[in-house]
Amino acid sequence: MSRPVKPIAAPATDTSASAHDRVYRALRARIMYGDIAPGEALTLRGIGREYGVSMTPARESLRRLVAEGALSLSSSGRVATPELSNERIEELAALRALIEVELSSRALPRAHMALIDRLQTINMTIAEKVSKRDAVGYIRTNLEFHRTLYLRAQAPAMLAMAETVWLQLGPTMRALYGRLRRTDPPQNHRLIIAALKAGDEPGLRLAVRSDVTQGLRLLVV
Amino acid sequence: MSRPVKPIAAPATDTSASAHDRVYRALRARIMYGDIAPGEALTLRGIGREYGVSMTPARESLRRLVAEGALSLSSSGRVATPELSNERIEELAALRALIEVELSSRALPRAHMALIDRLQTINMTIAEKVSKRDAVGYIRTNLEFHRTLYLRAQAPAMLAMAETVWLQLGPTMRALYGRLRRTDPPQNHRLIIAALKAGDEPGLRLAVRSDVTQGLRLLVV
DNA sequence: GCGCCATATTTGTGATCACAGACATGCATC
DNA sequence: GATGCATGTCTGTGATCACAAATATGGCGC
Repeated sequence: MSRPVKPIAAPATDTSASAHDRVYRALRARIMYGDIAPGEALTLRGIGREYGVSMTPARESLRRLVAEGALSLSSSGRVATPELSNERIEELAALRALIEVELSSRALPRAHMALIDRLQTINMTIAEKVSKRDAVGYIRTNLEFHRTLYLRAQAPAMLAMAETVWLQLGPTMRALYGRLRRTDPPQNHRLIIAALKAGDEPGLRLAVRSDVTQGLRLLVV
Repeated sequence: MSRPVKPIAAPATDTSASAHDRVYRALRARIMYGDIAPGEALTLRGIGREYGVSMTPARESLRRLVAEGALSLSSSGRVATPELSNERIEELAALRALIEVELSSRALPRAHMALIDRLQTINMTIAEKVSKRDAVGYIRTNLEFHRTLYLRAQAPAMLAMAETVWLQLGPTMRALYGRLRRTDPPQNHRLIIAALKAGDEPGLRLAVRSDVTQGLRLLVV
């Protein structure tokens, strides 16, 4: 089959229009949520075999991920998930702080009670993942918390930028949360919710900045 | 020829290792410097013919540019340079302000006299381009001014992020500087240089923010 | 003259192939 | 037994082809 029928209203999590997009989305999720260890190598034919496509869509999805910084292109074409230096981690953490503080600030005036409820629900799921020591689930749910909040900012370009940073940090975050001993509940998330309820913008900015920065600080040796 | 010999030390502006990279770089420069009007369509076979390559490298370079937000992928695969909405322009301008203020702040402690001299030289070139009403030259030299400053920040991830934003704004900036009546010298650039000389961080942050924001503000109707 | 439908051309998608480097394995030699 | 080299397999790159959808074109009927 060369081109599958285009779904009118894609289920947004299921089959997509094109093969390379399906492969891209699958790999992107695996990388962002830390399912792939830093330094792991990927081959075109391997990806193709794994997802039942030929080399062409595999190549396109890998190249797209390289363009977004999710994968690093070693000398002579080999691609692998990058092993970030401490300086780069610090940079990416600073970018997260800059962009996400702005996003939360823009979301604040639009944050209704329904949003806060949803954030609290997600928070409970996070606590559950933490207690189960499910690293991938933790990362995914944690990012879902942030994405849910930032979606209210109505700033798609900024959100895309933030997600690109998440993507670059994905393989490294896995290593971080493996190193994280204590099974602490998301304290900063509760500060974020409290600031949202109170309409306290400076408090919100501070809480988001702390939440984004503190985790990554552990990683810098 | 299927793979050209790999240059030991590439001249950084000339032939690159792979064909798709050469095409990518050429298109990227054209887009970033406003050489392509918003809404202009690009075809795979057209790009291939123009650069003397087959469809495969053309497709990869286009897809990479789409991944970076430089091109928009219309319904059913057609790619064209995007026509940005006012909201999106405002977002991208805010991103420029956030990231570039941070970059300049990080560059400040490392800014020696040689750097300031180079910035002043670039500034004279900018004035020349302005007087010649050379829009593409103006945009390129203006971005060179910013890049030269930010390179001193030693923050490659942040700089890459900033360049991605420039890329997205490229086709629109062309429209902006076409609309710009007055042939003014770069006033904010002189404020930036003065702040650098004085080691005045708050002044530098303010000057960069103004320089980045004011131009784009013209564009929002 | 104007609108509509059938056809022709263009365009993106994905598969396959040939080729050249890169890497690993193993053999022969000292 | 260790080292150096040759061979063999793997991997990315780029070209070409077949196919289907979308767009453009032209002719027909009213």
